[in-house]
Amino acid sequence: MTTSENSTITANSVFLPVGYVDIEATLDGGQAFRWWPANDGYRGVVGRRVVTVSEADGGLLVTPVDAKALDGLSHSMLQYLGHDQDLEGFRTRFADDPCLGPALRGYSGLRVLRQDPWECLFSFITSSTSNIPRIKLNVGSVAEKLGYSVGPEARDVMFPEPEVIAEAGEQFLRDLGFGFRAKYLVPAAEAIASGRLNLCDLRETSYKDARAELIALHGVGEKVADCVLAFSLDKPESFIVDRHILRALHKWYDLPEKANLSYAADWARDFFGDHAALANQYMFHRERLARRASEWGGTHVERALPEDEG
DNA sequence: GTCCAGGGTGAAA
DNA sequence: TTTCACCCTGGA
Repeated sequence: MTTSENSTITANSVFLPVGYVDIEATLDGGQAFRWWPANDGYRGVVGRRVVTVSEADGGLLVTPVDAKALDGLSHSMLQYLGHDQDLEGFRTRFADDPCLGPALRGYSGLRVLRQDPWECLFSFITSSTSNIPRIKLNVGSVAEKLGYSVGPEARDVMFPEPEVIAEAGEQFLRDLGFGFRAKYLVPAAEAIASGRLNLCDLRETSYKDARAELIALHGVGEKVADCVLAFSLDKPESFIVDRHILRALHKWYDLPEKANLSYAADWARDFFGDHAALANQYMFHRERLARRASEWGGTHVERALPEDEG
C-alpha cells in the first residue's frame, strides 16, 4: 500500500480523500449520462478506464475493472471530479444566501464534473427538448454501437470519436431514436473531425469567445453552450438557465420581472461570478428535489445530513 | 387507448 | 420579440 497527499492506493482500488461527494446527484443528475448503478456505487468510463465509484468515509473509493489500471487513476479521477474547483470559497461566500445557504447545508456533496468535451457536446445537443431517461438511452446506444470497448460489459466503451459519428451519418442516428437532433450532431462531428473546431483549445480561450465558437455550431444555442462550457471546458463562470432555474432565480433573487432566459443568464453570471457553475448545480438540485417532493404530494424539507439510508 | 411534457434551437412571422 | 415545427419516449 502506498500513500500520498492525494490518495491511498490498495491492491485493487484508490481512495480519494475529497470529502463527501453525493455520487448519485453528481454522476447521475443530468451532467453526465453514462453512469450506471452498480454494487453500492456507480460504474462508468473515465478516459480509457472502466471504474466503479462508491462513497466512503471522507471521500470516494474508485475501483478500476482492470486491476492493472491503477497508474495515474487518482489524478485522472480528481480531474474528472473537478477537484481543483473553488468549492470552499463557494461555500463560504454563499453560506448566508437565501437559496444556496440551505442547499449547501442540506446536500453539500454536489460537484461540477470536468468531462470529455466531445462527449459532453454530443450529449447536450442530444438533450434538446428531451428528458434524462431518453438522453441516457440515446447516448448509451450510440456509445455501445460505435464506441471502443474497454471492458467486459456492453456499456464499457469509450465514447465514439467525432470521425466515427460523422462516418455513421444522420440516418444511423435517426434509426437509433435521436430524431431531429441527428441533423445537428453529424455536422458538429464533422467540424471537430476536420479540425475546423478544436474543443480542447477552448479550455484556454476566454468564456465569451469559447461560447461564441460553440454557438456557431448548428443546434447549439446558449443553453447547450453553457452546459458544455461548465461541464467540460473549465468555465466556472458559466450559468445554465432553463425554465426551472429561471423560476428559482425569480423566487430567490430580485430579478427584473421581464427577465427572459438570456437576460437571467447574464444576470446570474454577473452575480455569482466564478462560482456561477457551482451555484447553478446547487440551485438546479434544490429545484429538482422540491419538484419531486411536490409530485409525491408532499413538501420538500431541507435536511441537515445527506440521505440516511433506512 | 390518448395526451403530454421533456435541463432547446432555428427559422419564419 | 414571439411563435412554431422538429422526433420520439416514458409516464399519467
